[in-house]
Amino acid sequence: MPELPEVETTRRGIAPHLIGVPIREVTIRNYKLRYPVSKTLDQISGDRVIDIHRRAKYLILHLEKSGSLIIHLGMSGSLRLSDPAIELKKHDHVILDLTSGKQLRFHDPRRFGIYLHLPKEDPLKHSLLSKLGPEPLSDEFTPAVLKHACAGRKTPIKQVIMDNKVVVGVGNIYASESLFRAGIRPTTPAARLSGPKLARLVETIRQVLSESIEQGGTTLRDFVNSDGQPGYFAQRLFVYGRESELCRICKAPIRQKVIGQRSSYWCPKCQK
DNA sequence: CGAACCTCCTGCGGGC
DNA sequence: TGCCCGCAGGAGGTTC
Repeated sequence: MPELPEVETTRRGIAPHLIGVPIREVTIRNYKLRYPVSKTLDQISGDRVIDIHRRAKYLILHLEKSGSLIIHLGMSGSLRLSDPAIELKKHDHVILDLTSGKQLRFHDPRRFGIYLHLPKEDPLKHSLLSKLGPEPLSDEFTPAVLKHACAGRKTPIKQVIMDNKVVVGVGNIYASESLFRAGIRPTTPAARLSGPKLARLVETIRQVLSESIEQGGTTLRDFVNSDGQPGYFAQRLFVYGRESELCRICKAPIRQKVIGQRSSYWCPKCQK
């Protein structure tokens, strides 16, 4: 679930319930995530979150007195507000009890997620965050930046836009979708693309991600009560997960191939 | 340095 | 119904 728009939706969904509300208690039910959950996490009891930022697909929760939290949802993670009376589920690994009477539950079946406490260090200087490329929706992600990243590289363009050093937050779904909208085959060697094509790609990446965030906004309202499976993506997808189905534009059958270990989809007619 | 491949883990759907 | 296999929205790490 968590592509960038989902993470942004999570941020917006939890912020109003979390910011300024003292944390009463921290419960860690399973330390074994991608990295062990920080041993110092219980130090945040009594403190409160003053701000929540997103960088790439990382959420950064700034605490008033005890530093910050870095949370990543991995492939299968979610952060949900819950009524404590509702029974904990399998894979609810970290629980924050808030003085509001709600809980923030980190749920992650595959445990590729991250839940770190940085008591002092500037989270942006943490090694996970310090080497990231530009945000796709910021002014820093320009055609020139993408052009530079593509120069001299035979790597398929899809892998380039999924490279976090080039631009962050473009996940597997949106890589395929952006390339479709730009009319570029995912297999195209990066260096072979013209300036205008790459400029178009920058545009479609922005477009696809912003649109999805807007869609995330639709689930925002019921986010708290949501059982977590937003179905709103599917209707907007042109190619992802649609192998052999007909292109919504030209009716050609959508093709699928693994590129860089990830399933990739394209329309053989619309994308050259 | 880039590129290819591996890894962590659980759940689900398809085939038999 | 059950078992086995392949695959899944991420991304850091290793090796050459």
